[in-house]
Amino acid sequence: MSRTKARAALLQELEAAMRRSSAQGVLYGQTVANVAGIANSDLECMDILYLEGRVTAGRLAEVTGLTTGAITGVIDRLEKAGLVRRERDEKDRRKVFISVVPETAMKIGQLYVPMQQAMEKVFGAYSDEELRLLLRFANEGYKGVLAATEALKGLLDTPPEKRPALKLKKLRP
Amino acid sequence: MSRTKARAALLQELEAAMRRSSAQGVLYGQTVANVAGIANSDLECMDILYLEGRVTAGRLAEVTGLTTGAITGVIDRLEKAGLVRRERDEKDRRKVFISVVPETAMKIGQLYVPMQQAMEKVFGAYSDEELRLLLRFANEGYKGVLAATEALKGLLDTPPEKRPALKLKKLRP
DNA sequence: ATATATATCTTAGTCACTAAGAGATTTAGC
DNA sequence: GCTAAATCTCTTAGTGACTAAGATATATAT
Repeated sequence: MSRTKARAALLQELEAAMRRSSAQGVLYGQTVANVAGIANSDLECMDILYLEGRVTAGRLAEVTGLTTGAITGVIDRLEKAGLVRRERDEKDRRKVFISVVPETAMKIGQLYVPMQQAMEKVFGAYSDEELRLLLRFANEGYKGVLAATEALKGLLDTPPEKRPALKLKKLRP
Repeated sequence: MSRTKARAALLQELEAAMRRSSAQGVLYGQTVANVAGIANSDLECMDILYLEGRVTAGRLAEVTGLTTGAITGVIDRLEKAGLVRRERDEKDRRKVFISVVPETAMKIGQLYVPMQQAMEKVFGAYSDEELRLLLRFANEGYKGVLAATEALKGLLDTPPEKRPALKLKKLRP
């Protein structure tokens, strides 16, 4: 087998493996939501809140791609579950800040423990240098996928004759 | 900074980077579904059909975790869009095989081109040996996440006093 | 002071989903 | 063979999260 052919096979295998593991990652998240008894988007918002801290309802809509109406529903449910609190901004009383209730949200966090342990075990088998390679790849991969997403959205704005004949749907602006 | 502390920081950064790129991957998929004008689960089923070839409706339910009733809806929509065909098994007339219509499904495939190009570009910067490391990691990561998912589901079956106090919901059996 | 902009919420309607069970066919037990 | 149980898909009724559009409240600009 030629050198380049070996590489092509490697690339293909790599793509399949990444796809598989990525799909399983999504499934883990769905299982967390299921076990916690909350909707998928609700969990996504908890995630954002965890990463960004205190954010406004509008920001959640922006990041998740949901409408503000949908976000109202998300927050209602999370608030009822005691996972977050609404806090009106005293400076600008139109705004509503959402913040997690740490004591309750912690319980959700615990559902990620199996995942963290699994990852610790996997990472444990790699040297620092190897981990740096993985980190570089993860960062570059992120940028690549981000660019690809933009490119794909861009298809919608290209003249219709120039794109694959498909029933195309407008994305939310 | 101590050696182990450097590693801990590296691990944390790595986790964040993987999470970010994984999330963006999910977003790419959603965008594909959006642009194609089909539901997310519909696209997931197209994916499975692409990977496994001709499969039964029941198999789709199994793999996606949806009920058979939901799968009936998925197939109805995909069939109406001309993306798949229903074919009754002549050996066992209860079964319905679903197969993609290549000419139409190709158009969906094209929506993955931006992603493939982006990945080619990223992978291009790595040697064969580095790619093999990435492959090893992807495979081990998959196994790890799979195990974590099972462990998490397992929490549901452990005696209630022994698990985090959470409103737990039964998963579909 | 009035108009315009911004941030969240409300309402009505839609769509994919589940649970339960019906219909059609196959397999097993006698 | 014949009946009973099992298997596979589909149907039905009801639920819940979503969007679109506009209402409400507050802030900013002219």
